[in-house]
Amino acid sequence: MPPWWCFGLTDVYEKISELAKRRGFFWPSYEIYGGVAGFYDYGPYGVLLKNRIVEKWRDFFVRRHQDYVVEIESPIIAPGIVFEASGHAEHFTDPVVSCLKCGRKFRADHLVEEALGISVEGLSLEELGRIIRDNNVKCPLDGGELGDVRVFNLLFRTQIGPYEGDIGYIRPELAQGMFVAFKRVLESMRSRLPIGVAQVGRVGRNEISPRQAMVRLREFTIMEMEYFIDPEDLSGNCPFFDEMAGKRLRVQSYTMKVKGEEPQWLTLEEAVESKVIVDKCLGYWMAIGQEFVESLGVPAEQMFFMEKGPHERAHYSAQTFDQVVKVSRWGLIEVAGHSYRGAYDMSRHMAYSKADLTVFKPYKEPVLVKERKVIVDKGVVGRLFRDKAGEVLEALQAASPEDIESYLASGSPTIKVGGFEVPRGAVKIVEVEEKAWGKKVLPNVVEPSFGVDRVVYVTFEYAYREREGRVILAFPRDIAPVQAAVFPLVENDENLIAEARSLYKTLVREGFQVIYDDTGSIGRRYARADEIGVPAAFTIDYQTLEDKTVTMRDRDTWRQVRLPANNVVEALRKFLKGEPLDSLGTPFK
RNA sequence: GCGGCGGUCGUCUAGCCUGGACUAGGACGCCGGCCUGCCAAGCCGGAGGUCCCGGGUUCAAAUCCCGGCCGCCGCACCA
Repeated sequence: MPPWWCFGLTDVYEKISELAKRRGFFWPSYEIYGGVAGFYDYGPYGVLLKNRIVEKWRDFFVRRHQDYVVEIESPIIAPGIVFEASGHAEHFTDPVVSCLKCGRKFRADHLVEEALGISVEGLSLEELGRIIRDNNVKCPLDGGELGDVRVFNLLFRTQIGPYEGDIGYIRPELAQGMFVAFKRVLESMRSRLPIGVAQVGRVGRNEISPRQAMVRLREFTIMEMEYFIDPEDLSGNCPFFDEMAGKRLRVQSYTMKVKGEEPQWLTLEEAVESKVIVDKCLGYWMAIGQEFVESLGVPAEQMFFMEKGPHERAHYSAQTFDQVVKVSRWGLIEVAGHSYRGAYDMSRHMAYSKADLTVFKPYKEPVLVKERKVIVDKGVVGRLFRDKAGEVLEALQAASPEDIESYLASGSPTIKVGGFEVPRGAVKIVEVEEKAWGKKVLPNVVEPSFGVDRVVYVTFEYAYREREGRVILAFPRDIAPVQAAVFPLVENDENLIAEARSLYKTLVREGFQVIYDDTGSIGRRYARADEIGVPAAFTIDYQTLEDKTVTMRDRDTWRQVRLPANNVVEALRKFLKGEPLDSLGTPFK
């Protein structure tokens, strides 16, 4: 007979959502008001799990690379200009029309351009709508009537302060926070490249129709790093590359995808050498990304890196890989995006903010640079042009030394520049020799970006086990939301209870997350603990009262050892780091 | 946003087609008590339900009709 919780549940996904709700991991938000699609709550154990996963990500991406990678935190709301600079405002306001017959949505501008062969750049929604009506543009698939042209915007919009003109947006990604703060971070970290700037935080995307539970949300958490590198020193940018060079990755390039080929196993080194991955750093962080997800209990064979094609990539990206994991319900889901963003964002923010976001790169030896300079006799220009003198000087500075030199060479009495005629005697060209100590470069950016909620979901699904009609969440020990359970063998013996409470308190004081439970039979309590994935259970029995030893049970094997109560703290610490149960005590039963 | 299917204690469900005896039943879980010397044992007692929401039809609606919300699947969308 199947266990009770199997009745009516058709697949793993349903069992998982039922378990997640029942035991307090996660569930849809605002349930008592009927729910709102695209929002999820984390419950007590869900928060613990999520926090441990985030902490592990920090360990892999930040702590282990602390001489190069730092973490910051920036606001969720940004003024409009930030997303104008980033290109998001533009890309998020596509004009869209729906077919009234089949309901399919189309980019209104693309449709008109295709159907009528005219450019519609810069036209308003009303104008686009009129063109569609006047020219009788129909649905390209079934010829159906088209509705009104509407703006389609995935940015959550709000206003900052009381004035309607001050538009703010909820960030749809974390990256802009790092770009905008780059100058400060760089300065506080001694102005050297490479530097990684990481962040964990909430973002919002106003999805059209979110579905797939926690896999597609309107508000979610991202763990992301922008790794800023010197565009001219590609080999020196990844000082830790060699440590991972032999790491085997499963990669499917876009050409392979188009041909329908399976992803192939490559070492990191091979992938970079063969240019399947265009950049060393991009590849390095992909390898770290794979190790990270493996450490959450997802086998390497169940994931791969899928390159996105030119038209599938975001507007900022030169190469992007989706790190995808196989799940029961939806096939492959993207847990991370690994993008080579080049200097796109940095140059945009430089243009919009007028701030200098370049990094000064010192040479090993100063270099002698010969340069031709335009020298202007400002006294002559000033007397001649009076109040226009400023404009004239500006125009002369803007002109290239070569242009001016050609005027001088032509023998012309004046130099025409910016609508002015400057006498040749006021200008001369000199060649100067200067020592250059370095140069300014605009950093390129490599970005590994993880969706926390998807990672949590994947971790949860891969931890799900059934054994003898019972459910076990076999989380890797170091991310288990609750680390240990303490039980008295029976629930009606005060001596056992006192001993158990005392051990429980010791573990809590030592910083562990522990549950104490003295209701029901011991078997029922083990089962309850297994169901929330507690890796170790300590039981106080009658022998404890005689010799101060306790039993320690392993969630995954259900085997037990006996060890002195004094050693429990140390044993638990070792166990959570991965030491086998047998090394921690003597076999029991 | 379009189409299909669905929504009943914490969870999984029975009931819906064929409206009335449904004061919405069960199982598991939960709480209290008894029992229990290691894997969801047993006994006794208890709490727990806006039958997704709103409107309509009817003497009478969990049940029929309409609209909405939410979920799943397919299409579209996912910079």
